[in-house]
Amino acid sequence: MNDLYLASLNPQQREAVAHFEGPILVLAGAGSGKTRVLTTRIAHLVHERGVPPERILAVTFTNKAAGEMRERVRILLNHEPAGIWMGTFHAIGARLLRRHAQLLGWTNAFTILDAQQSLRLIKKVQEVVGVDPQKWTPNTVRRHISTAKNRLLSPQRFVEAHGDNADLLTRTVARVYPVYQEALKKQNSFDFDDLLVKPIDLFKTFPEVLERYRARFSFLLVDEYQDTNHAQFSFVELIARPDDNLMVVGDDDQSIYKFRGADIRNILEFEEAFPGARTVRLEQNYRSTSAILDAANAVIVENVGRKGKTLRTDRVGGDPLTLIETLHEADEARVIVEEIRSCYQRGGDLHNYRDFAVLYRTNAQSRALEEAFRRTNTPYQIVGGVRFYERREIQDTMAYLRLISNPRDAGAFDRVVNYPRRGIGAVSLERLEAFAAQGGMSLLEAASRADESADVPPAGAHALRVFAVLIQRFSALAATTRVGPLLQELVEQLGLLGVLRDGSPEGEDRADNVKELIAGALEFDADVELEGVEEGEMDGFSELDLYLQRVALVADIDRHDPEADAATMMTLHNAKGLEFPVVFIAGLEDGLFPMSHSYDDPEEMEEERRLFYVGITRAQNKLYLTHARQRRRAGSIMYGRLSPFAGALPGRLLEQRTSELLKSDAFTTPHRGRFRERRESGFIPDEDFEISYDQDAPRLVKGERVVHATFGSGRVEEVSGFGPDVRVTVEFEGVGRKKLVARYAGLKKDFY
DNA sequence: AAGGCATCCGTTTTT
DNA sequence: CGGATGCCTT
Repeated sequence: MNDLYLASLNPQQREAVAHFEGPILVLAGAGSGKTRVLTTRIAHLVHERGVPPERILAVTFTNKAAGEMRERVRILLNHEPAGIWMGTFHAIGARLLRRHAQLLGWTNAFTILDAQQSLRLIKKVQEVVGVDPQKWTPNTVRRHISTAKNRLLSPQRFVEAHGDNADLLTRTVARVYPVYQEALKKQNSFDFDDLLVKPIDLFKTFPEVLERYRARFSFLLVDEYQDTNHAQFSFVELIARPDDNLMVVGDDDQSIYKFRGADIRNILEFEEAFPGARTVRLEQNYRSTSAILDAANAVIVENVGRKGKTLRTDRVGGDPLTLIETLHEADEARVIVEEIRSCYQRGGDLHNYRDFAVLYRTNAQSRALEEAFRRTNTPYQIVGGVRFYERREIQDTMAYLRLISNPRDAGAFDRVVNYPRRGIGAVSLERLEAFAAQGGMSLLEAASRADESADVPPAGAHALRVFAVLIQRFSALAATTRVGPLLQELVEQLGLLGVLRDGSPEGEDRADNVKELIAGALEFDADVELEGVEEGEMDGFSELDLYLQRVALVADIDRHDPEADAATMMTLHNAKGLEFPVVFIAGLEDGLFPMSHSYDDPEEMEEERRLFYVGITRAQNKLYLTHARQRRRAGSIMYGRLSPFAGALPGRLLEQRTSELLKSDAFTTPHRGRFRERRESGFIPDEDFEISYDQDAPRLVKGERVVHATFGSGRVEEVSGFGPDVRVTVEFEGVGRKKLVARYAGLKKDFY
């Protein structure tokens, strides 16, 4: 290992890298080289301190980050760091469960259910326990169960604590949760949250297992610590004690996953949880110009609950930020694509489409953008949205593999027993289920013996038997065949491609997706062949299981190809950890970003602001912000004013522009804005320049004077609901009190 | 049993 | 607007 590596670090980075034993918190600002610190410290531990790689456990936020980290450590050390465990919490949890699931009553061929699959199961359980899915949407119930799991509340304890809760929803969840968990076990399945919760159960129930891993993992490193939840905290704590050789790296200003249980207190109170912890701040930014960083600092300083940190850069100056007003989402998309194309054609440093990213708050915004890219033949890739593995045809095909691997997977059975059509209908299935329950068999076993049941109709019984034999034959084949050829053979025998090709272009797309799935499986085989499998990664389960696990745990962002010469579109959440020379943040409208919900809760508003901060700090050289006057959302047109977040940006850093469409004759007088001030393009040097809001739009607060087209002038008495459902009660002069849906009421500000 | 049509619903964000 | 669900028909 090259000894110069320490000299190339700044003093704070060096301090973190050289840290040996005991707890340490690295507060790493955006672009401050934290990945470098993590990888260099691992190499340092191995090379300088003589720590065997297998004594190190490193937790990353994505699988991709784990892969990159492994590669960089390999380069630093000049050899493969064999035996080191690197991965997401979920991947590491799955790996532990593959080894020890038997102790908990599962087998190591367990299935991992994604959110959709667990939703289906919850729906089924609700029907069984008599909880009306109309009244209590399975999604709500699932969210509450997930929250409970992330707080390590077992079904038993949940029932004890909440079985007689005053809140009806909580009581309802208490009825579903235990049955759901039973059903998971019966099907030899875990949901996502179980991958965190069950290893903790394992450690608590079997202290000797915990001791084994404590002894093995002498050094822990956790990245993106600001986004860990309570279960993850407990997991880390269990393994780290009593030596506390724990390095956590994170940035409280980039905590954006509260909705998924992340608890920012984990990072804010690290020193209390691990007394004697050293704290290192990385505030030197190596990514962005000072124009971009000054904007980011100006935004984040408005938050109160933070450790406090100010990023510095040597890249003084840089292009101002460009704020562009557009008419609607199609106009916004066109402006963005044109800007990218003209930068690209101008050449210079920006030769590649991969230098551009468009970030947005919600996936729905990708649609208009995608159209604009398509129309102009501009290369693009979208991260997220409709996930590849969640597409119907992919789920159907995967369900076969799941059933082949785990014959007890009832969800997979239901999904494919009559796909493609085999003439097995609702009646046959209902009777089959009774037959299985009565004999204590899995559905697949019952299907193979369906002719023994007096109730299952003969035609159905025959078809069920044929189906069961098919699965059994493939189960046998799986023992000797790699995943790729197995899948190929399966698709071939079922004639799936033919079934999907119904003559429509969409059918062709679906067939292509299945072909892509096969290609991915073949690639998986090649990877396994080439790299081998990590020591211990396989013990006792099959390559098919490993494949299914990898697929279950891939995140959208793992599929992002940074090499492809295409502009990237994704949500701000997915952009965390990435950087691009040029970044667009689209949809900077009040109600969309920040989301209107967040007005109810100051903490949520701070989280939205952190999300904006994350977006700004992705940009290296140039940042564009765009907003649209009107936008179609959920079918209806919403009128949005500029996001208040833009108001925090210092005017000296801003250049304002208007789209060509807005400048054209039809819009020289803004359609709603008698009093609207319009600024033409040009750099505005005024330090305290304020962004012009649409002054006709009333602020819907109690006491506000408003005008209605029919009812005339009035005064706001009450505001309720949020988002598109905001309702407002107005006392109109001479007309009386009216309750109106704000979206349709067309209320204007009353200036008199 | 299977396909077609009406209705409802929803939008944050995701491992 | 588009997807998902459920009822209705054949």
